[in-house]
Amino acid sequence: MEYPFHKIEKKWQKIWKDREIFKANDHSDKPKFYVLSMFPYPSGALHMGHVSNYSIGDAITRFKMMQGYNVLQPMGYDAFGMPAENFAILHNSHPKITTEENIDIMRKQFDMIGFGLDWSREVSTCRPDYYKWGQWFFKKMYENGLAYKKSSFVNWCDECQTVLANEQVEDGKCWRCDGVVRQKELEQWFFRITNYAEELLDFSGVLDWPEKVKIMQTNWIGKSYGTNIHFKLENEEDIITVFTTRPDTIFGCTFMALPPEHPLVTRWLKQEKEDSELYQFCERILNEDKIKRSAEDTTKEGIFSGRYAINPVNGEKVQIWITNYVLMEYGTGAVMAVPTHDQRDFEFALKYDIPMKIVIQHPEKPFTLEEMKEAYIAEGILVNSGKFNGMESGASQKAISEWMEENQLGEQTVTYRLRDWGISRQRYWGNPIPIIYCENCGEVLVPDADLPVLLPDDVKLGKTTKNPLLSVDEWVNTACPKCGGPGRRETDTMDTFVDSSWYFARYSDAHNDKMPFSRDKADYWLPVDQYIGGIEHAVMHLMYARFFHKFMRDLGMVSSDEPFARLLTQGMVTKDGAKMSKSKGNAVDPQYIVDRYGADTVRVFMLFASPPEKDVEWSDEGMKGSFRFLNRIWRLFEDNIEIIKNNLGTYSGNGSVDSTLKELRFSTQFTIKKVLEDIKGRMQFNTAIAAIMEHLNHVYSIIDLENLNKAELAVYAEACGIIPRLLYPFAPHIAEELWQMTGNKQLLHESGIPEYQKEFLVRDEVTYVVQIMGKIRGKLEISANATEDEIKAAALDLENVQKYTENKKIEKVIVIPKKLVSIVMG
RNA sequence: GCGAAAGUGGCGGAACUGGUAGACGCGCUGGACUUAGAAUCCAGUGGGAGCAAUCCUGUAGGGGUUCAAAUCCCCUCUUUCGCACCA
Repeated sequence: MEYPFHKIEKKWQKIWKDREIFKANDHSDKPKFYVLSMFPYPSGALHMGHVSNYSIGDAITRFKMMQGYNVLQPMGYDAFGMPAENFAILHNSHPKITTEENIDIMRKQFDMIGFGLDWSREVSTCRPDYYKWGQWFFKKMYENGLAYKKSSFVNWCDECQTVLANEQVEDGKCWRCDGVVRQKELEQWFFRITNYAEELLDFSGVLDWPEKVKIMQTNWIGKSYGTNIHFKLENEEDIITVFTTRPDTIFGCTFMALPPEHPLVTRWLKQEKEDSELYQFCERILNEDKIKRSAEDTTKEGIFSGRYAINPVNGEKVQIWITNYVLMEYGTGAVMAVPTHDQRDFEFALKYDIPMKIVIQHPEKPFTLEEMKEAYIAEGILVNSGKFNGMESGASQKAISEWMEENQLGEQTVTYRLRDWGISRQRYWGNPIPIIYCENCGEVLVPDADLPVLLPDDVKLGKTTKNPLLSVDEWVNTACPKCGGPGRRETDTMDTFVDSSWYFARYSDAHNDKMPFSRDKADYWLPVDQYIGGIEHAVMHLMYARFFHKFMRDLGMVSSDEPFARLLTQGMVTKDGAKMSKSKGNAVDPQYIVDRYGADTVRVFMLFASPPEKDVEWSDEGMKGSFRFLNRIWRLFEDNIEIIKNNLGTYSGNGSVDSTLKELRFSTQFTIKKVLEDIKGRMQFNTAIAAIMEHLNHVYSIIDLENLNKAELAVYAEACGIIPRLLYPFAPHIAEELWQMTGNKQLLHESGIPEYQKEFLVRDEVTYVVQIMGKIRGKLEISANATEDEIKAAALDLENVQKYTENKKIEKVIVIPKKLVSIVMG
């Protein structure tokens, strides 16, 4: 017989709902704990990834509630964006309608699994009461000089018909649709995240984040120290500034490399005839897209511009080359090339027969130009470097930079790989940027009183190559808020990552219509104590959210420095080794599993199959194993309910207890300790569940219940009685039911966490493993308070040990308390 | 190429600061119950030798430190993830 999970789950979901136990209070005597799992895109039905993710959050939520915290676990929807727009087109509907429909389905499914969510704080990014504040934040960014518009080459996805940030391009493909990304020149809105680059490198404000995520963000920001050096041009007024991390090689600079986009090159080209070699070369490279240009196998190409620059440290003429391997976006967009000490420059110089000069020598084995097969990039001694000759290259960097600063030839500087965050999207289903263009006044912000700029409902969607908003004349054409003259609305909408950069704060005060949230409530709840989500958001979402949080702090809206104190990056759900997904055809529908085996079964399986940060490999058989486990617990209670009920809490510690029951008592205490430690310390739910299973096996090993005395029955009842409380974070429905069956009136989260009794965690007899020369030769059962000498004697007395030690000299005997005896022989 | 993590039975995974490798679960084998199946229960289950006690071997591969290594150190290989002409 299967246990009546259907009835039980419905029953408790209703009780939890009626009693509003997951509705968090904004003020409480209890300490607060904010558990947040990344909100989902409302795709319509939950998939196993959701179940896995939110089961982790819910286990933490319920455990923290048992611990007596005032816990907030909210839920919402990341509802704007491409997929929602495409979904609506596919269903010949409107995203406003389909999104709300999908949300309704998902909310029901969340409840069906019994997640302890505070629905009173639900947010959806596509609703005006939410996106109004996104627009408000845009204005704040603008007013603080952090939002600006510029024309630039952008990553353009033809499939999505929109712009992508660098972070959103993976392998030259769109992170969302896998379509090819090409370069397109457009006017775009940017957020000046680079202003916060330095602070984003500082992770001292987070309590516990995976090292991996910190490293990824650090690499992404890519800070490097170096020197800007100014080169004068020969016969021209202009100055070219280069950025280098190797100022110690400056005397070896024999050419300069510029990309064809460099403004100076653009100017030179205007003086060229269109059929000139130089012009043709630049045209060709410019038309190649950047992804291709920066691919690893692209060969370095270049052309001599015919112009020269003057090396400021020695006055030498250096050729200026235009090349395809220099990036306009990094550093100053110009490179001083030192072929002898940079591999790329070396290859280039070799190809085009450009002169080279050694300026750093190997301290022991000097080499000549003719011997060089590759650039010498290691440390060494400076040569051919004027007054710096003989200096060690490492030390000379500072000396040379300082000397250049004194002579105004250059200055020390810091460069970041991080670029500003392009937030413009040419799509309909997003948050409108609250800007109006007026012929007289230029860019004008929409006044607060007119927020939100509502998305027009009546638009033509479908396979358009243009932003659908452009075709809504009555929306686009509006009056200038400043002069009242004719104005046009900005038709770009914001990247959806903007919406998800502050939602965690909105949950603290989800219905505020005066502000995004009040400082009072935000300060009570923030930072999020435990954030849970996929590793795929390690750079983008998590960095944008940190940026936004720091910005909100600078606006005086929050007082914390970081949004997420602890971060857990959970693995994905796989089947047959591949990520579970509809498109791969290996998806398992949670609805079916819940209908057939119950929500508790799915949750237990998800948490048991692997530690949370690792992938979970789906297994039908494994899932049935979890079902079996819950059924075994159920039967135990059903069969012995009277014994358990009547003897629970009657154990006084007195009375004779048989050794098997002593073992059971030990198991009870040990399991409590183990489960608490696994949840609190490492969040290893898999081993916590394994410990409960083990304990259950112990309980089942007691069969002759009718022969137990009063004290033993009490031990038995206690061993059973502890199970619901330990199980609650993982399988809350069955746990509540069993808890109630045994006569408890409170709900489990009010029961407090179980405490173990140290005095029963002591064993009378201890097992020692006896090793001789590192090999196990026997085991020893001995009283726990035996002295070291007694243990040694007993170990040496073992028959099998004697066999090995007979007539041999024993050098020493090592005793590790309660573990092993190691005998060392000559 | 650079950076990070990881390699343990047929499978998912345990082993926390070096101290019984393989907990727990799945699968498999044998048995009980049953007309039969499902469910349940009992026993076994890294490999090899042996009736057995017991012994040998074993944590990607090779070396090392140690009384003792899955765990620490060095080298090699493989896999996954991130970055990739960043000057």
